[in-house]
Amino acid sequence: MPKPPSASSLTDHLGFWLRMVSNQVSQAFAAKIEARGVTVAEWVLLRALYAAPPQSPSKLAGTMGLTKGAVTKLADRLIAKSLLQRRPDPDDARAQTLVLTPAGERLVPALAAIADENDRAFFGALTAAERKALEKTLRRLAGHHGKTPFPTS
Amino acid sequence: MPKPPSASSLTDHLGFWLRMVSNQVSQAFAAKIEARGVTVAEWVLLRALYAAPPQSPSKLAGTMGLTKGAVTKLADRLIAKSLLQRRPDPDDARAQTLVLTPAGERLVPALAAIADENDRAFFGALTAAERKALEKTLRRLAGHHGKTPFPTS
DNA sequence: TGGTTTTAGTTTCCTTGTCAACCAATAGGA
DNA sequence: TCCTATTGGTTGACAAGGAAACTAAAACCA
Repeated sequence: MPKPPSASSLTDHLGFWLRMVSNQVSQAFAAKIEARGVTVAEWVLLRALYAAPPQSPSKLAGTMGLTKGAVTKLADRLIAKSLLQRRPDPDDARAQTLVLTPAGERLVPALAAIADENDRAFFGALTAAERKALEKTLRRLAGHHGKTPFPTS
Repeated sequence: MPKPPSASSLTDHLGFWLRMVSNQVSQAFAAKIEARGVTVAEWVLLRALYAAPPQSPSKLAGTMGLTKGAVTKLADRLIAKSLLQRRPDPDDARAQTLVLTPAGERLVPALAAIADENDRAFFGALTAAERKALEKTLRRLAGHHGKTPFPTS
């Protein structure tokens, strides 16, 4: 007597493959930037602050999809690495503003190059048309659900 | 004088969108199965063991893309929930084998239904053709890089 | 103006994973 | 047959986030 077959397979779910590929990409990227002494989350924060006006932790939490607590800790780490600086807000004693240090500013382009490289290495296997289609689909999905702070189209 | 523009934007990277959408899907799924008392990782392990021969932790670590240590802890949790059982290997005193308990077996189909539902809710916005294309692309990427133990085509 | 409510950030605790050190037991080789 | 190397699994330290409690400073308001 066969087992009840009523369970769809893991690999039937798009979500499963999405998670798998996403993990692969992130892990590969993490490995590559590790030499520069930063993690993926740190890169995202640095990038968000690069060439942008100094921002408050809570604003960054919003755009990065993290909680305030997470940003506090992330900022602590980046400050410890001298890539970031906390600056008091003259108008509001509660508030503060995060700014890259010169070292931070200098680091971003290098990391961006690595990110480009990683993306190429990973998605290079696809044709240009496939890449375009994938991007379009992902942006659509991202926009549809979660409230992304990034332009999805 | 404008800032050096030499850094590509975060949203230029497919990897970025992949991570974003993947997180959305996983979080939504996690929320839905929370009521059943399991996490996403636990679901993956349960599913991997369902209707399959009992397997060793290291083998599962391989197929799930986790370390042995992670599987040990995951198994501990599932055992605490009476969904899983550790069984000594008669031929090798070091080895063991993991098997679902009856409760575990019973739970999987319910979770699978939720997973189906979640996938539909998420990817329902796409046309059938888009879904097919996405799946094909993801499987290709997964197969290309990481040594996936799952059939990628 | 004095009291209450919001808001900005931090801290604490919990979960989950990695990595590396470790313990046993088995396999292999002189 | 020992002695060494490998393998299976566990453990402990640490990293990274989320949730909720907490602190201090504004803002609102009667």
